[in-house]
Amino acid sequence: MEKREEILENALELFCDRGYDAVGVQEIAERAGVTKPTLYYYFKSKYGLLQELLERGCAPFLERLEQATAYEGDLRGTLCACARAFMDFAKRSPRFYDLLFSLFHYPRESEPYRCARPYVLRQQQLIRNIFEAAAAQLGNMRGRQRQFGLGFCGLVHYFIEMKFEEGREENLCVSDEEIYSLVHQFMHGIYS
Amino acid sequence: MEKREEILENALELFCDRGYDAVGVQEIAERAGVTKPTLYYYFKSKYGLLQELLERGCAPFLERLEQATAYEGDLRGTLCACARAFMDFAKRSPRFYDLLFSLFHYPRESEPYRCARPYVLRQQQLIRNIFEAAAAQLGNMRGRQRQFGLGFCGLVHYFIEMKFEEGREENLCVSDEEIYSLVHQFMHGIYS
DNA sequence: CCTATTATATACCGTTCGGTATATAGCGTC
DNA sequence: GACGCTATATACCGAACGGTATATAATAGG
Repeated sequence: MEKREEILENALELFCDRGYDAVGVQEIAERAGVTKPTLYYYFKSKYGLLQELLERGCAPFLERLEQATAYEGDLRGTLCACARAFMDFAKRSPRFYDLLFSLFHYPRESEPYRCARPYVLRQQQLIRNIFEAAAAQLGNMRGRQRQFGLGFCGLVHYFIEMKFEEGREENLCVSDEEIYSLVHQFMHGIYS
Repeated sequence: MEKREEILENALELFCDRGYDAVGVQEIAERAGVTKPTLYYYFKSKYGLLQELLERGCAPFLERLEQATAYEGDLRGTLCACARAFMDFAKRSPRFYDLLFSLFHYPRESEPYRCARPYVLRQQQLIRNIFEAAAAQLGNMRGRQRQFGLGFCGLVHYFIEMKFEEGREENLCVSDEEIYSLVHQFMHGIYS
């Protein structure tokens, strides 16, 4: 039962470092201290391994993000809560965060993309829902909910990547002021 | 001599559709109507093929971008010219544009990333140079030249991706007004 | 204690991978 | 017309790929 976790951990590391296609199941198994049939016993294929890896890593975050998107009239506050959810996610599992978005940038016809796509799309959908909900009160977005949703996701993702590059781990601590500033910048851009 | 071009074209299509690792040289050669040794005669390895593909696709764009980055006191105009260069690049070679940035999002230790990296970094460097040059006159950027450069590249790239998704080809025509608006939004964000 | 289930390994499958040794066809040039 | 160069194909290499048939330890339940 513990071998299972070890396989997942090593797969994450290797996929993250060198890419899904470039890593063989052999190497994953070896690094986890097991043999190939053990890996195929737990996950029925290489793709199944990737699926479970993503499901495990995304599920808790998506739950939290769903809570954060509850809109009750305070757009700024809602966006701040979501940005915070993203930052915490990236801080807790930086390797996984890297992997997820790396896979999402694979070609559209590739296995890794198809696997990561639903999770990233779900994130985008949740963020978009905020603007859908806010559209009732704010009359000035004229069907641009999708654009705003994608824009916000893009901005947050870009912010996190910048933080990743600057300092490897310590800088991932993002203050409430930074988040507030980021959201403010986004909204200011929208309304101007 | 014409086979050479055909190999490059088919490699672009396949790498773009399914990813560098997932495509074998066999398939590239077949689709180009040649056999493997012919491919290896022109490009000495699969990696060499990728290198030439990127060099061919990037060189003209980088030259044009370098001209566009010439800063002579008009930051807004310079940024507009650069944005225009990016848009034209993406419009002329949408598949190549896709491939280049797909490769750039591969894992840092992977061959495809190492191959695409210098070209994307060169773009970022050129854009950054604008802010370096402008820093002399504009006193308020306090070493944030790099951040601004990356931010501008990210914004333009994001804008292009959005256009790609909306309408596949027709919407790639970007008006001067749209570009001006994009740059204005960027600068406004900076100064506020 | 026997049995069924879970968890693991040995040894192997056919296929495809990137890459090459070698032969040869066309084709100007001396 | 022999020579040398460019461009192509046939046939092959060892290695690694994803995946599996089968045997066996360990363990829990009756």
